[in-house]
Amino acid sequence: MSIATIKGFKDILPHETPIWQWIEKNARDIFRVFGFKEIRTPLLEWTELFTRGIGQETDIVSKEMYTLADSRGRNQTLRPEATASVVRAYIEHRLYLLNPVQKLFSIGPMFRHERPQKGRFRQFHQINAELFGDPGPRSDAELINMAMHIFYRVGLTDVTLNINSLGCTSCRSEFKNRLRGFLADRRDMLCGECQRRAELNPLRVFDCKIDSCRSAMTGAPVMLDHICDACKNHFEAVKRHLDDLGIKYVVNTLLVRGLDYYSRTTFEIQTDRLGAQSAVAGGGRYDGLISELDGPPHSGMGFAIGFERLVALLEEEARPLADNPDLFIIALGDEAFRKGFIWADTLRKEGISIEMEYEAKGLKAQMKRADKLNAKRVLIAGDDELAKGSVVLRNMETKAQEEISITDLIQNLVKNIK
RNA sequence: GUGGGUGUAGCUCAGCUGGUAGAGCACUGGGUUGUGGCCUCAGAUGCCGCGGGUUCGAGCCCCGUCACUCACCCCA
Repeated sequence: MSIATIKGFKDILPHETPIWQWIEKNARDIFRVFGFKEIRTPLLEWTELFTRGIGQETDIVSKEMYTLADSRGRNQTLRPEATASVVRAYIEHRLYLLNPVQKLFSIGPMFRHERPQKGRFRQFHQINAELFGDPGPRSDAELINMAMHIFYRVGLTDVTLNINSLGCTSCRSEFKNRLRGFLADRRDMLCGECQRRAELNPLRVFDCKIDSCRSAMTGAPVMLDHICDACKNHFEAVKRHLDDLGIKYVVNTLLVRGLDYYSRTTFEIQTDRLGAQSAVAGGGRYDGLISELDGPPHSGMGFAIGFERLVALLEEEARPLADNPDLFIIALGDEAFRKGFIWADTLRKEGISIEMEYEAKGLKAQMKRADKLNAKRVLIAGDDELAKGSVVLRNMETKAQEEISITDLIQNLVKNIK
């Protein structure tokens, strides 16, 4: 084999695209009923958008971005996530002047230079939603609800919604200090990585799976117990609204999430069927992000669904999505072949899907092909029939055959098939 | 970046203690002259990941290398 795909990049093959289209159609349907409009942003952005938006210290920015220099040496980056780009567009085009509340969705590829493994690729796709301009807990609940709608719509019910609150910038920094104090006493119990985290971003220590770190964390202060009253009230209201909507959730105080911009509500939709990857979707509120990127002081909230992960979960359930031709035209003889080729074209213009051989073959071979392609009907046109001015239409399922005159063949077929 | 596993026909894999490659599925063509699925017969298909070494001889042993994959980290 000579040239193959780049590591972590995947072809989505013809037998896979139907489920991708099906998922996308369902997601669009949900977005429509929730009033979310599509936005499509470029795949390439100035690197600074992500370093400022996502945060210099995050894994994404510090080691996973595909960055290249333009001809003048300025850095541009293939987007590792969608939110920063959508926020940029909201600010750049002053969408908030039209209506401060903007509900946007976007579907497309993201790029992160990580080591690939099950459910994780260097180019992967996300279904993304952002809700700008509303700070209240009702929008949190609605956005989470909408994500769950998409899962339910495609038939996935064995996923778990985890929610947490990270507090606002002020109560979070207060909590971080408290946590640093706690960790300082146990420094020697922590792994090297966590010792570094303890200073830079102590919240991450909660994520560590190493036993010694976990036991070091027993008795650690819990974020939720230390957020300010405003944040606490907000979180309680979010939960209440979710309850009203009948959405089941687990409060997971360890749910931290790796992007710096989150504030207050964060959530993750998890599964245990994806190897080491537990998240199929994740998101949260990011009230400081828009102003951080030089926009108005509006709040925001968003989520991303991992397209490949969703596909993988649905494929385990073997969902057949047949895409079979309406009619297979079998031609026997030169004249019949010539006519059949023209009929095929005419019928396709009527929106009927037609399959036909490109080269003359025996009846049996063509029947086999028609069967293999799962054609619903077969039109048998031999020079014999043509001489009589008729052709045979066979229903492959019932095996019923009828003769049709070729004078009004097309209208007959259109009526018969549509 | 670090570890484990695997690389043989389009796919899933077998290949005994080294003797120059096999199965099932898929594919192509037959089994009545113009009727599919089942059955049956026949056929095509491989630089056995790549490079080097040991050997009379390597898919099998040794060294290296690459790729894929899973996991760590983190996330969708």
